[in-house]
Amino acid sequence: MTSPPPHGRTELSLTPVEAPPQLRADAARNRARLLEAAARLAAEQGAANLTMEAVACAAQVGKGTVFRRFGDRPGLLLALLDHQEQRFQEAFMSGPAPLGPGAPAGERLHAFGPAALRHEDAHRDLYLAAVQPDPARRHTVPARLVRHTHLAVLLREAGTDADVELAAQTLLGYLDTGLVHHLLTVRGLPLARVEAGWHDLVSRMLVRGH
Amino acid sequence: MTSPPPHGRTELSLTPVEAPPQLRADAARNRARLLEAAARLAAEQGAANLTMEAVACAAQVGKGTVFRRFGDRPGLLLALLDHQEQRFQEAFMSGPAPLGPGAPAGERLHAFGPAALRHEDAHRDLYLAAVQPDPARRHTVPARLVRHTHLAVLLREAGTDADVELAAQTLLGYLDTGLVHHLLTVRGLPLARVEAGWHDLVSRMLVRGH
DNA sequence: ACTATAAACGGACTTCGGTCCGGTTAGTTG
DNA sequence: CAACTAACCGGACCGAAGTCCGTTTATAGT
Repeated sequence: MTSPPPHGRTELSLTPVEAPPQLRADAARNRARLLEAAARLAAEQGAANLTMEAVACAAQVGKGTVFRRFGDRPGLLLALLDHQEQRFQEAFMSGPAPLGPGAPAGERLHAFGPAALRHEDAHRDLYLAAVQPDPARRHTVPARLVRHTHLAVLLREAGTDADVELAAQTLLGYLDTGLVHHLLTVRGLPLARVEAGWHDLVSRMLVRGH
Repeated sequence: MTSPPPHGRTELSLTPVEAPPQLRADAARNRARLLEAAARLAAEQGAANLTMEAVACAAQVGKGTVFRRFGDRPGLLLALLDHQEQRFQEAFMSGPAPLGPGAPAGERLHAFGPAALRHEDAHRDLYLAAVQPDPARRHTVPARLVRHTHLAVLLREAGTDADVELAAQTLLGYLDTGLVHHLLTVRGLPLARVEAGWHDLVSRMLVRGH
């Protein structure tokens, strides 16, 4: 059994309401060094080949420190993605329409897919490397919850008569990083087709009284 | 780079057309012993806690033998599931209607969800433990391909005007073991609601000219 | 400043998945 | 039946994730 660290709580960031953990000065410095080292190594040799020990070593820090700060490997990768993820979240939560507020919910839903697709495409290897191996935890990642809530709100707002909870999961599943990667790379589908599939799926979710 | 073993090819079973690898006598004996030991250990202490070494040891066999035969841990777990999986495949490919042939494609699609849900529910821990950690390989598991093809055929037969390839992936995603487990266990949704969600989703996939 | 203490540190250690390779054996061929 | 070989076997070995615990240090309170 793993008990949570005494106070440092290993980065649950990215949930909307976030109390800054207020790290000790040295801890904050090491955290920054670790992220920088991780980013550099990931860029050099690919995120998939990143080892925790290499990061610790490159940051001139003990291995235990990495784990105390980030919990585990996915935790570190997620922290690396955090910045990008925040930019994407801002885009659909407070950015310009039709992705952001201002457009009708239906249009925002349609805009969400291509935006997410392109966003993840730009950081593919990092997103793929950050996937939780444990199927249970994959669905409790903060970033996923945010997207789920967003989609659920839009669906309700658009007046769907589907079960919003489940419909949002369906939409989220369609955008799953691993699935998209498989469709694009392994199966070789053009991006346009996957986007078209999204639009069709959204439309179907909004059809009423079938 | 991992090159495939000389002849024994580590179990790609469960693809419809299957050439029996024709193992040597001792190899076949050890394979059986390993599966039996694995099944016993999985039942005793949970599939999630199964270690390859423990299986090897319990089967009175070297560790290398386990890996040569099954490739890796997911491979072993998949082999353990193979029998159950085959029974399920028979049920929807040649069993009684409405799941099997005989009923109209639409009805068969509706029947598929609850059947899959209940089937995986009965072997939950094994299915969860057998999930490939690597997101790329998760989509190339033979059992998944079979289901995908089946759903695609039914969708086309039912005359959907959606992109069958993508629609089948969407349906498959809705039934994802990890997702369903999360919805049922973590979120606490009743099974009936998830089943209702399936029926709604299938209906939407079959709506025409929206 | 001084002290107390919660937090952080590092790196040895454990565990487990997966690989390697020298030795063994089933099955085939003459 | 002998010899040959392809497949098989075992277990030492390796790399990486994650844990543990004795030591150090930042900071708050006096």
